[in-house]
Formats: sequence, structure tokens, C-alpha cells
Amino acid sequence: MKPFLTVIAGPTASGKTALAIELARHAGGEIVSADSQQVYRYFDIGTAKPSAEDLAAVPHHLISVVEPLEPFSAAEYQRRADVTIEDIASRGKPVFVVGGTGMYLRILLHGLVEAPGADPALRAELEALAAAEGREAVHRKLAEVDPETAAKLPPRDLVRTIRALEIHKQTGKPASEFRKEHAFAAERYPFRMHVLSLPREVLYRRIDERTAAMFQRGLVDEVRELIARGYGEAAPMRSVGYVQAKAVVDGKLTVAQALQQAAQETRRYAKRQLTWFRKEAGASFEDGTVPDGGYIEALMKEHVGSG
RNA sequence: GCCCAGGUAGCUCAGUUGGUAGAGCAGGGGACUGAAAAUCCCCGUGUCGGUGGUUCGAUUCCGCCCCUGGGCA
Repeated sequence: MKPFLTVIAGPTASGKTALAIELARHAGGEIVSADSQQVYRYFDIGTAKPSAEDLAAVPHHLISVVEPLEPFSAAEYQRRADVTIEDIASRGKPVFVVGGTGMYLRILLHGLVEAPGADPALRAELEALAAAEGREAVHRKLAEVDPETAAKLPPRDLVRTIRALEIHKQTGKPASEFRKEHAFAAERYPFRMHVLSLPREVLYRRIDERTAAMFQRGLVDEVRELIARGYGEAAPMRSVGYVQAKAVVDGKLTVAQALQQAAQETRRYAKRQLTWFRKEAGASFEDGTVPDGGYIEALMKEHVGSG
């Protein structure tokens, strides 16, 4: 019998962490993060990791567990999350999965196609091709071996085009073949997904405030330190906030410009997250602002029985 | 009080020699199967400040009024 998962999702800065800690504390449960950036060690301020007090208040998992230069993926996330969930459940504790990375949540809950993993050498080669001859050149390459996938991808979507070529190179089969029968139909866990939803202007104000706080708390210094330690090209350095802070370190932006741009990119990111969750199977949107006691009570009542 | 310059999309502005208007930014919608905070696609109707007048027709020309800058008293 698979353990029941209480999933708290939602856009960045919607209050997931605070709600999850409150819930987990009341229920004596533990938190499994579903955040593609918080998994990395040392990238703390810009990924909005929970505070030391928060981490001490409730056991957290899958935060700061990967070295910045270590390859990581949605599949690896799924493996680790499965092990972690099993462990928590074996100790009789309720499981709260909390995070904003839609893809990780979908793969945890509904599975992943059985295709091979990344091929860094091929990625580098194809990126070089794109830089030299344009992304369309890579797309044409895909059209030769996997016309079905190529037809579905915009010629400029380099990430997906490369991934499809990667699958073909390693298996000799088109990516479309792997995906045909899958369709995220698996039900890997019983779960209930709550998507925190705030009025857009409230969410954006919170994003602006939180971004300013990150810079005040030393995001630029954190980046400077990460670069000094050799993590300047690490995967999380490409995420919102780090890109802009790094531009400050490189002298390309002022702090004020970086802050403004980071806040704007975060707003756009939040919008993409909302687009994702809107169509997520089984998700219910929790209308409301900062969760109050009544909301928590209602959720508790709902989950303690079913866990 | 007088003179000048403006009042057009959320913002900054362009424009219509009179036929009800379009850029940038902001913003919105969407896609997403091992990089996902990544990557990519699509989207511009707004009392043209208000009100009278001229005109077949006014956002455009004229009068008056209101508002915002700046200047002079």
C-alpha cells in the first residue's frame, strides 16, 4: 500500500513553505521538497530555501542534497523522492510533498517514460552546432531521424530538440515512440494536490518584496562566493535571481537593475507555474491569501483520516 | 491672472494633410515526459481629457472648460 501524499504546490512566493510547515507540525509529518533548485547545496538565498528555524521545526528532505556540479534530473528526483517517501511512511509519519517544480511533481505522481538519461557530450556538440548554424539546424537534424517529434517542436525550442536527438542517438528509436503510450497515466501514489492561489497583484507584490529581501540578505555576495568556489557554470546558476546577481558580479548590471530584472523574471516564472498547475490532473486551487488557522484545520481534518 | 507646451493602451510616446489609431515596455494566454527557476509559441478597442461648433463624417480644425508641466507677473 502506497502512502498517501498531501501535495502543496503553487507559484513561487505563494506561501507554500509556511503552510507546509504549519501542516506538518500539526500532523507530526515530514516534508519532501519538490523544488528543482533547492536540491542544490550552497545555493541558498536565491532559491528561497526555508530558514534554519523552519528546517529545524519540521524534518525536510531533498533540500541541499546535490553538489552544484553533480548531474541531476527529474528522473533522479523521482528515485530519491520514492526512497524518502517510503522511509517516512515506514516510520508512520504523514508525508507532505511541497514545491513549485511542476515537472517534478508530475513525474513523481504519474511516472516517466523509460528513455535513457542525458548525454552531456552530445548536448555540448549540439549546442555548438546551434551557436554556429542556428537552432533551426539542430531541428533539421531531428527532422531527419524523428519527423514526428520534429513536427511538434518549434524549430527554436533547442532544449526539447536536443533531448529528442539524445533519445534517438542512444536507442536508435524516435522519442515519439517512447512517449506514445505513456501520457502520464500512472497513479503512483494516492494523493491530494492543493495549489495555493493568490490574486495576481498580491502575488506580484510578494515576489517584489521577496526579491528585494534576497538582495538585501546578500545574494550578490553569495554568487561571488559560489563563483570563487568554482560553481559559476553550475546548473542552478542559470536560474532566476542567480543570472541577474551574476551579471552584477560581472559588472554588466547595477544592483538596482538586477533587482528589477530578477523580480520581473520571477513574475514571469510564477505565471508559467500557474499555467502548468491549471491543467494538472487532480489539482484543486485553494483560493485565499495567507493561510489562517481555519484553513489549516480544514486541511488537517481532510488528511489525517486518509493518511 | 497672463503666455507657452502637453493631455492618445497600465507606462513612455508616435500618428491620422478630417474617413474612429500603432510602436516599445509592462502585462496576458499557452506549450512542456531525464536541463524545467530551463526552453519555446501566441496576443494590442483604447469614451485619442470634457463639452459645444464647423463638416456627410472630428481623436484630427475652431471656441469654451478641466487637468499637468514650465515661464511671466
